[in-house]
Amino acid sequence: MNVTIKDVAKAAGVSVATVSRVLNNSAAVSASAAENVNNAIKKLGYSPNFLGRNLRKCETNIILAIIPSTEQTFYSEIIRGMQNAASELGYDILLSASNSSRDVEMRLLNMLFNRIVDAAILLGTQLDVKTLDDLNSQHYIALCCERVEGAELLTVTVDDEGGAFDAVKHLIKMGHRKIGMVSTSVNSMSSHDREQGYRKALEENGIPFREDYIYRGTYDFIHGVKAFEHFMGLPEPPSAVFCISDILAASVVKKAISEGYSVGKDISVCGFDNILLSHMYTPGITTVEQPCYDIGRTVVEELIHNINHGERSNKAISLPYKIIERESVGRYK
Amino acid sequence: MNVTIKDVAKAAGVSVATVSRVLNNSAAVSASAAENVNNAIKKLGYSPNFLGRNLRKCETNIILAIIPSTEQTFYSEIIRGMQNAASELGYDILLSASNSSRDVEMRLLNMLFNRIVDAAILLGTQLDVKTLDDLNSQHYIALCCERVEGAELLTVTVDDEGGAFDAVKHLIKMGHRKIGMVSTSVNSMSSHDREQGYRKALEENGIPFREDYIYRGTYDFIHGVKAFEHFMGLPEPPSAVFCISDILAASVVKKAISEGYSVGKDISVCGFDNILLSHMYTPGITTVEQPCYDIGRTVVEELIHNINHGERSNKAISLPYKIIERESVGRYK
DNA sequence: CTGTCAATTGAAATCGGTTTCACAATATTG
DNA sequence: CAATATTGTGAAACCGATTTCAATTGACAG
Repeated sequence: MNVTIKDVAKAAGVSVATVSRVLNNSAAVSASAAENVNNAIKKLGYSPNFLGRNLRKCETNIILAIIPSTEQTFYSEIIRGMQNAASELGYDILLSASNSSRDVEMRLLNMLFNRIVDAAILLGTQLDVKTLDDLNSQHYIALCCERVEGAELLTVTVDDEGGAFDAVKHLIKMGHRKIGMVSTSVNSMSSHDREQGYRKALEENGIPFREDYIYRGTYDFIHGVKAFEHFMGLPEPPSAVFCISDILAASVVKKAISEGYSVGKDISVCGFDNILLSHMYTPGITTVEQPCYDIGRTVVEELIHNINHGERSNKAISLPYKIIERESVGRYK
Repeated sequence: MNVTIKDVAKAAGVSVATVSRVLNNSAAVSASAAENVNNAIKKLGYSPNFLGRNLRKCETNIILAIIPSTEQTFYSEIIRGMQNAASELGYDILLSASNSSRDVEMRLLNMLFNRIVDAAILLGTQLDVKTLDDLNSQHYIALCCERVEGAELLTVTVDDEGGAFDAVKHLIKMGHRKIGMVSTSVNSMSSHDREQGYRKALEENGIPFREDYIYRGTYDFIHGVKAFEHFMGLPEPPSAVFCISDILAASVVKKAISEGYSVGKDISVCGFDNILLSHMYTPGITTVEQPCYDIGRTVVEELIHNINHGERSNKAISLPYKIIERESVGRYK
């Protein structure tokens, strides 16, 4: 039913080996033979079956990117970066969502074992250090956006600590000294690193750290609301809030407005990520921009470099951020 | 280097055929042989190479979903629906972004020809009717969210016309009679159908259609701003605006606020989709909810049904919507 | 004790490609 | 002109699984 390389060979009057050589430019073929083959291919509408090819070559030129959720627009630019880098290097990127489930993640990683894909990139993972290290010793994998403490594998992130440090320094420069932070209690190194940056900025400016100025929830929208309620319930509420993500920042802003505050005047709010939302929001949300496109490009380039050189590098690359000033942060009065 | 079925067979003291039978439960195997095989599999850490299996079976149990852009959170729930339905039926969903490029789309669809995937779902496409029909006659494909006029293939969408009709009827019920619409000039049947709904609702209520009350741009955020400027420049500006998407609605709202309008009082704005943003925005945006999860489930279930029955149905399924009332729409005064 | 049948089993074919290897034909060199 | 190198080619092995087919075994009926 389906036209195979054999049919092409027969139609062109050559052997399958010659057809394969034409297909892959892998060896010299006489001009006349090549022409016959190309004509036959065109006439029969042949396209090679990748399963056969890949089975023999033991490679698929596909990289699987596993994202925790497709709900986050944040991943969008990263994926675009990945796709562009991959396509330049002859690879395709396929995506799948783990919904932050360890089981789904493992099922997807099975595609590595099954040789359906050549490598995998995890944008956030539920797996532990040991599992990751084992995986990394057998396959090509990389982490992107979220590092895992102690795991020795290729990891590309933004400079989380630096970004938070500069964001909080910016708030301080704007005159704020009572600065709250909305973080998470989930097991996430980016949260942890951003908290570190927050603390360092306070410390460097002689502002004592206060445990009640830090609210820990999840990444869910609702936790911005809760954080705001928590802060405003304090005897001495903060005048500025640094949030671990733009979603949480937007949530804090929304709650503040609905409580009658003027955001950027009565209270300042700073986010992290610079997703589309923070630009679209009213007021625009001051935030720390991640170099998403570059993060995506970098992780794919490094990974393919590893594949091509049979290396298993454990580089940890952190890329530079940029503070984006909008209306949600104002001078302290 | 890699452990294959042969290694397992040798270790278990049986033939590869028997190992295969154990692996697939495809035929009776004696209890002792099965045990030997299972022990060998465990001991060697064997997992079958899908390329070999799939080559022989001519199937991969993978469905490719091609989305125009990963930027739209809108697709998120649809994809979750797809994944759940697929996993229940023994399939996996892989995603890829076409970035609305015809060429990328075709390159991805090559995975169908190459037998890397069993079927493809297009969430919006740049392909024309003929290409789609040709494709559909050779492979299992489906459209999701965006129908293509004249193309005869499995298509699952929300009831676009009905949703728009009811949304505009809602605005009319709130007392509005000067109702603008933000649509697109791009080749999109969902835009077209929603425009039809808008016109029908006007007609049914004896409100004459005015060409200057319809603004056509793209899906880009910026076009909400431009639409608002256009409407407010009219001698008789609308008191309510129905937008083809929540992104555009948010953009109109943002611009209106920055111009000093009170949204929900001075002007009402209604969106379409019910993405997370419309809930997070201040004010919350009234919108038409799409049954995203069900759309995803349905298209996958129908597609797999087709695969299993060797059918090539050309059903066009449109699922029910729901009006979500929030603060961005108020009574006309 | 022989014949029949069902349950197990392995050898070999198969899926659709790529690659090795041997060989013939031609080109180059001293 | 002989010796050697280069080019072009097809037969066959191979990748790792599934599946067909025929053979072996043991149980059971007559």
